[in-house]
Amino acid sequence: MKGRPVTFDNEEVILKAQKVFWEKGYTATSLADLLTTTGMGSGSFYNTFKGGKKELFRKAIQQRREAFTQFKAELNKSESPIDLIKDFFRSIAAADKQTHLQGCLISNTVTEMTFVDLDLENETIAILKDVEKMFAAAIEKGQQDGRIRNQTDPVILGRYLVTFWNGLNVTRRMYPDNKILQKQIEMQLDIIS
Amino acid sequence: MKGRPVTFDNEEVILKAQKVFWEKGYTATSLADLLTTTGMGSGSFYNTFKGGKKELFRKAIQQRREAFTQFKAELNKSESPIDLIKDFFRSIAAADKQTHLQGCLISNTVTEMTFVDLDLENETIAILKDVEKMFAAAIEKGQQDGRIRNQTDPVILGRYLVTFWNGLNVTRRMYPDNKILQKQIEMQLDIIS
DNA sequence: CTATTTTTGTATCGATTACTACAAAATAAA
DNA sequence: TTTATTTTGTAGTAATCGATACAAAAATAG
Repeated sequence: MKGRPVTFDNEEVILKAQKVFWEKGYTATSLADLLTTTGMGSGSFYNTFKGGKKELFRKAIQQRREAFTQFKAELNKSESPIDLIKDFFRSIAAADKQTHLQGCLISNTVTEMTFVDLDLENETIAILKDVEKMFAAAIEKGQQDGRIRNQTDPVILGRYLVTFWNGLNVTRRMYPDNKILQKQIEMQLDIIS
Repeated sequence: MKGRPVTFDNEEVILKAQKVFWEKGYTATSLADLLTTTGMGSGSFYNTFKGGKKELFRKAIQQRREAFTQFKAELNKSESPIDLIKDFFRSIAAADKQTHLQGCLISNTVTEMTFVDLDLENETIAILKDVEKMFAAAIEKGQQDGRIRNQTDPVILGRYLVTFWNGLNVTRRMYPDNKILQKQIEMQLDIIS
């Protein structure tokens, strides 16, 4: 192929952009922010992301979604997916302050984008519903093989876990304190047992 | 007192501004948005709110806080504050779609303002902690007079309710559906019984 | 009435917003 | 080496951002 070779690694750029979006949200992140953190000039930027800021944000969201897809693949291989999910929640109590304050990129975006951008709102809501489905499936399996005594409808318990997830990402900002979070997480996971 | 009389009712202006901020958040709300919805010219605007956009936002937050303070006063008069709190949660399942999508102004602001504005972040976190305290106090009372069997530390259960509250305000956007929300709310309130 | 004080509307400020135009740079193919 | 193709960096675009300057308007006080 002809032409000057690219100097920027696309995935790396998206990852750097993702971090800024994650911290400040879509609107509060300026193009200048993105250019400085990625190291790109606006020439390369718009050559790479023809859809501009919004396209890059979508790519960042999708990249984040892949992390979730990977986790889901692990669950499918697991004997006891609900335990992996519980471990995931428990691992939050081992994160650092920065991570606590960032919360969840997807939850943040749902909250930010209602009444602002319908596309992004729907896109992120769809991801959360996917997460919810995954939770519900793991719970149903746990109920069937006797690992979970609670026989409440797995759909309800799945929604309980997404609600917990979204709420926890605010609680983490109130208390970026691993001891407090640990107690809280244990108490709420006890429901699913 | 001398001078041209004011034509704008201050509390009314703040209420109108509050609605826009509630929908779109702080950053995405432009001064033009505020001027059109309040009907003010920028002259009156900066004459009334010398701190500009941020001062008005703070006033909107404080006005919202007063609604909470009023509720807290009712709780203090009540024989069974925990039942009032449960009623409050249950009443969410009777709200309209617009209300569901708006979520909670305070939770929204915590999420939006981390890494953007430390003042506003701290201010709104303080409010949530106040709400949490109120929950915990009501739970403790309920445990003492036998209305609540669950003897888990009221501090933990109070945090459980704020976490629920914050999570529910995302779930409402995923499912602005009163039947779904009702089931979810009942299930989560059952913990406190 | 006149003088004083405050609010209001308008016109506008510099700064920042997201985004483009375009030529120089850097490669591969002919 | 020449030509074609693509990326890169820089300069600059119009539009919008939040915020001001200021005079006309509208009241009260004397």
